[in-house]
Formats: sequence, C-alpha cells, structure tokens
Amino acid sequence: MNVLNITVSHKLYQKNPEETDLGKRILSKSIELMEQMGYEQLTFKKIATAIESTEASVYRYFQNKHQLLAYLINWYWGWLEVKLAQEFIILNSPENKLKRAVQLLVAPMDQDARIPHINEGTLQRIVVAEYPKIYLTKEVDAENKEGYFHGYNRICDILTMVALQINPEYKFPHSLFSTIISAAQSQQFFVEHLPRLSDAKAGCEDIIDFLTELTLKTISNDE
Amino acid sequence: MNVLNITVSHKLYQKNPEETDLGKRILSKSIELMEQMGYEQLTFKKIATAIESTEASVYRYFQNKHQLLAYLINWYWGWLEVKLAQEFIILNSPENKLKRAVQLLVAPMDQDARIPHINEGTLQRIVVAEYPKIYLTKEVDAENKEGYFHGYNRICDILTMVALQINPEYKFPHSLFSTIISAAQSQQFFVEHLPRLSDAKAGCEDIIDFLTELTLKTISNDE
DNA sequence: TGTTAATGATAGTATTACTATTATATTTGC
DNA sequence: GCAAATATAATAGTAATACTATCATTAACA
Repeated sequence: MNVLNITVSHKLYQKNPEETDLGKRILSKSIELMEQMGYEQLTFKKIATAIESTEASVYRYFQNKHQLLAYLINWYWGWLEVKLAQEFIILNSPENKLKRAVQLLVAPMDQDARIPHINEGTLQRIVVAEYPKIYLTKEVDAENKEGYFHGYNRICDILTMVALQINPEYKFPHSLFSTIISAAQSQQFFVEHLPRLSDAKAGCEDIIDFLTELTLKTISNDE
Repeated sequence: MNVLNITVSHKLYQKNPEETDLGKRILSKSIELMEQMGYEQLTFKKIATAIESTEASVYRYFQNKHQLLAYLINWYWGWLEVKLAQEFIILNSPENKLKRAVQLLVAPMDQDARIPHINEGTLQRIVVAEYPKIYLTKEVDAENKEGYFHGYNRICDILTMVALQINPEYKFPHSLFSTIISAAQSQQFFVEHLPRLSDAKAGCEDIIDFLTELTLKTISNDE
C-alpha cells in the first residue's frame, strides 16, 4: 500500500506530531474539535482532555494554538499541492488545469484512507473558517520568515505558471491567484453564513462557475 | 460648518459613544491603539489607562472588544458609503463609478476635519488588518441578525447595481464585489507583509490597476 | 542493565475578560 | 437652588486562559 507523507516545515511544530501515536491523536482530535467549536473556543486543555492526555504533553508538540493552526493549514496546502500534481498528469491544456484547480479548492474533499489521522474534508472546512487568522497578526513578518505561509505561496506560484502559459503578458498573476484562492474560501463561507455577499446557491457549482469565469476572463488578452 | 454624522446600528454598542466626550475619547484612542498593537494585544484596560479612565467605564460603551471592532468597521463602511455617494454625483458612466470605487477602497484615506475623534486613515488600516475577524467566528449567524455586517452588505449592493447597468446579464455581481472588496484589503496587506502573494509594488497604483481590470473584464459580456 | 526519551501528574503564575459595589461628580428638572 | 437622576471613578473580585516548571513513571533501546 502506498504511503503518502505530507511534510510540513519543522518551524511549525516543537516536536513532529506525525512521528508518534500521541502526536497523531493530537492532530486528529484538534481537527475535530476546531471544526466543532472554532479556533477561539479551542484550548490545549480541551484537546488534552479529549485524548486523555495532559496539557503539558500537547505543549510539547506545539508552542501554542496559533502554531497548531499554522501547522494544520500548511498541511492542507501541502495536500492540495499533491492533489494538483496528480490531476495535472492527465490534463494538458492550461485552461483545464486552472478549471480543475478551482474545483479542487471549492468542492468538498474526500478523506484519504492512507492518512487515517487527518480528515481532509474537516480540515478543508477549518481552512475556510480560519485561514486569514494565521496571517492577520502582528507577528506576520517574523512568521513569514519561518515559513508559516510557504504552502500558500507555492500554490499561488504553481497557478501563476499555468496562467502565464495562457497569457505570458498578464501582469498580475500572483495577485489574481491569491485573490481566487481566498475568494474560493470566503465564498463558501458567505453562502452558508452571509448570503447577501454571494449569488451562489448552496453547493459548490455556482462558486466554481463564478471563479472559473473570473479567472479565464481576467487572464485572457483579447480586447 | 457642515456637520456629518455616520450612524451605526445601536446593536453595535451598549451606549452610543458618539454622544459623550468619554465615548469619543474611547473611539479615538481605540483606533490609535488597535492600529499600533493589533486587535489581539488590545485590551479594555489599555484603552482605559490611555484615556485616564477605567475599564468598567469602557465596558459601559461596548460589551467587549469584538463589539468595539464591529462598531469601528461598520463606521468605516458607513463612511465609505457617504464618500461613494459624494463622488457619484459627478460621475455619469457606471465604468467610471466602479473605477472610482476601487480607488476609494485602496488609496489612503485623508482625515476629515469635521470628525476630529475618528482618524479615517488609521481606521482604514485597521480594516485592512482586521476585517475578516469580525465574521470568522462561531457567532456569525447571530451577529448577522443583529446587523453586524450591514455596512459591508450595503457597499456590495451599491456596486452590484452599478455593475448591472454595464451588463444586466452578469450572474455573480454580489460574489464579484465581495471578492473585490476583500481583495482590495488583502492585496494591501500582502504588498506590505507577504509580497510573494502579490505582483504590486508599494503604493496603491498597481493594486488599483489589477482590481479595475479584473472588475471590468469580468462583467463585460463580450466573447 | 543502564540510559534516554516520552508521557503523565500536578502545581503554580500572570494575564485576561469580565462583574459587582460603592463613592463621587455632574447634569437636569422643577 | 435643591433633589433626583445619571455618568463616571475607584476598587475589588472571579473564572478562565495560556502558559511554565517540576518530578515521577513508563517504554524503548543499545
């Protein structure tokens, strides 16, 4: 059986949680609890109690809740990069690659049986609900140097390269894809919670149409 | 002299801060401190000390820090709506209105001398750095009912009406403008802190070009 | 078997986010 | 000009949070 390992920068943990059973239980339960109660309400005490361990043990893996969130979100981007790479094997036109990328961003993610301690679908919902919290802080510059945003940067770079194949003249590809990725998340959130900020109906189809059209029209160089 | 009053829903405060001297000092100092230290580090204690008042007094105006942030951000959207209305008086084409709206979102805001207790430029930077925090919470549905996001909804609706004059067939105007507004903020943030996520150079010109082109291409119905 | 590493158990601290109470000052109605 | 209401100040207190520290136990490993 194929074992897949998503690697996250060692700056994002104190002790690698993928290497021990306790570490995996922390990841698994953190994902479950964070989705249920949200980032603000989650505490290391609650995680520890839920896995029948102690607060101090959780602190051995992550410095604090913020680092844990950064870890999970980077894991997600690493995962998405693997998915993209897989899909691109059989996609030949850059247009189709971009379309598929948008679908991956927005469509609910299935759980991968090879990685039982991470529920990718739940993790995706965490990214939708919490993502901007990892960079909207006063520590952003220091954390950027530590690689806290590496996963996101890479996705953005990959899509930029694809877009430049369609139109090498397009001036703002990084801006475009950081916008698209963040819109992919916020539109999912708006459909569910702030529907006046979106035209999409429940389900991911409308959001995909919106983002795909937006992307392709923007990078096209006709007119 | 022309006195201007931005009205914020009474659900966004305990006691109207615009009505008293202490209230205005709280607003003024909150804006200053929040920009300096960021939302997370700010406490009511710090505000109170800085204006030589007490924590309990600040609590009489706002239930908590979250409500204060929501107040400030709604004030900003109210202010932006007033600005938009002023500008639209002499702009006739919907294209020019959208272009101007993008400029207002991104260009640094001057302080209005008629409202000495609110520094609009500083407030704008707070919106850039903190905006998503007011809706990315588990209380979002309840707070939406209380009108916490009213200001944003209105800006989005106004721009939607303008866009539909250009292309009445366009299917996703609300999604487009919630995306544009949020990109206006995040691009400003990225240019300063996460430059790999943007192609813009310092200053607002590139961001304005990026967003203007994105908007107009997306709503155009040719091709 | 002795050493190291991982975890558990427990305790403690500073800060935060409030709530409550009482005193004092100021404004307002009459 | 005085009583009543209101706003604010001063102070205290509480529960929860976000850690840090210490020491004992267990497991792993060489």
